[in-house]
Amino acid sequence: MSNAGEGGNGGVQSVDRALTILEVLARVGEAGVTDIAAELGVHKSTAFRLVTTLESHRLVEQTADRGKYRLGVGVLRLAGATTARLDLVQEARPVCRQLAAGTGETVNLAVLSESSALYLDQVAGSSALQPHNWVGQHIPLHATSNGKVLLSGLDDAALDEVLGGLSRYTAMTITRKSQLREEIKLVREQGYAVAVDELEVGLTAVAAPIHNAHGDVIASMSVSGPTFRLPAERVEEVLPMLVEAAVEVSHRLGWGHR
Amino acid sequence: MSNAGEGGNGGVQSVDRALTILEVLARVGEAGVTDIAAELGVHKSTAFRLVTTLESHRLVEQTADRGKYRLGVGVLRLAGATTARLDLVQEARPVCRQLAAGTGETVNLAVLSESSALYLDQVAGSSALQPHNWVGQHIPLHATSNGKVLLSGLDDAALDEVLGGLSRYTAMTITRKSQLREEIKLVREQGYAVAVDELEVGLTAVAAPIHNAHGDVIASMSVSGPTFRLPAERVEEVLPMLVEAAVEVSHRLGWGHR
DNA sequence: GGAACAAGTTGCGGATGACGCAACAGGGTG
DNA sequence: CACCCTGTTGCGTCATCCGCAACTTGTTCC
Repeated sequence: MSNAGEGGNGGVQSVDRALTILEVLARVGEAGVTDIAAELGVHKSTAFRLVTTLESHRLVEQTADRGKYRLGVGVLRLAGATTARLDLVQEARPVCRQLAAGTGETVNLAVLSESSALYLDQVAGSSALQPHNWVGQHIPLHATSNGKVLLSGLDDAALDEVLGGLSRYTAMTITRKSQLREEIKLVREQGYAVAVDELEVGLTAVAAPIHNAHGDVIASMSVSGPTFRLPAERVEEVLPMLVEAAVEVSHRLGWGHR
Repeated sequence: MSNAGEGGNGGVQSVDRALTILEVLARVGEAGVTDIAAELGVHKSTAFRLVTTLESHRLVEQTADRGKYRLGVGVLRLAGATTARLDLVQEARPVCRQLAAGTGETVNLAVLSESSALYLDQVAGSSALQPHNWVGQHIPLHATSNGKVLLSGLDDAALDEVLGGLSRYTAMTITRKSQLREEIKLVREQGYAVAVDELEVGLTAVAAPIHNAHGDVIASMSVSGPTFRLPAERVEEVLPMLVEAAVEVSHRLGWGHR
């Protein structure tokens, strides 16, 4: 036993610790051996050896000799291989690109991951206003169009499990569970979701579901931009293009082929 | 004995093995426990436990219950955190974007990694012809403009170490070491590199170095496109824009601020 | 239909390999 | 110069991980 106890880790202790180091670095950006050791609750030397092993695979690198550690390029190599293999990203990319060109706005692709939305890919619109790159970021589910679409793919039991406290971000954020359930029901019926100023004032986004061969909602595709460029009438124009694009990707993934 | 021997691994055996699994999966895309065990030269159960630990951190996922394993979304999460922290990508992105808009061709950002060029970022040009996404890929150093620029930042000793056999890709590929040294010398003098049909017939690229605060060449920025769109006279037009962009990024990274 | 096979998964005991300790090596700062 | 803070390394012990072998489950082939 011994290691079987603590919250949700796997089998091999040292590997688990090493991977936790990666997560810590992802969270804090940079950390020294001592900080890491404290975070893991192990001895400095232990942390050092783990970090060294990670370093030999280029997953972390030290900023200077005897310096702190941060995530390394090896992570990017792996990520390149991951997206190359994830048929979702593979199939969706050309469609996203075309949609971005057609609308002039930014297109994002997101999946459900650990009670939040994980952005897998992003294609910038033609506009000069370049938004933050969200790829790899966790985003709240209840305050984004992508999040609402992803939630709409869950059944009620799963919904309960995923929804914790609904944080307020703006005056428009939906914070009552009952209201959110209504909204999700609406999303299911319409086949798309809209979020205006709910995560950030001045940010508007619309999203539509992507289905796999079994019909499950496996991802969400969104078009987003500043609210002044996406007023209600513009949203009306964008929606059909978005929904069509999402359907196209779903088809490529085998949806509707019986 | 045992672990100290084999090529270039770090200290902690089980972690080293686990990370090797990630690399194997990056290479082959999908693999079962048995395949992985064979690749590492360990017992099935060992491989299984390592994979399970990786899975608990979402770095790998199984395609189906009792199915094969592949890289998971956790890798993308880490990658998101990595690029967010790598000030190179951060600083270079807007410049790349502007350069892509100005030239209409694809802009890439590459660094040296383990005897090859690693592409960190890519901004597509306006043209419909969308090239392959190279992000996260390894590219030979001697047959690309980016590679030549990166080589130009090394001293002779490091050059010797990095250069193995010079594979031929096309009739234009430089395969003699002496010729490559001449070329690299030229790149140093000119401050940029050109590669026409050297990696692939019909592919032209030009690249310029990005320096850090110490003046080292830490990355390379390139403009590339089909040779028919980038004949010699067009390359002449593009070059100043490229060099200026590379200098701009270098400045942002502290180069030339004393 | 069931037998043989091959995949992933799990319990167990033994020895190997990872851990904590403590000492070392540099760099700042007072 | 002494102190304190880093990251780094040798060593002995004991916990941990590994290999074995048995189990489970799904597929193939009579």
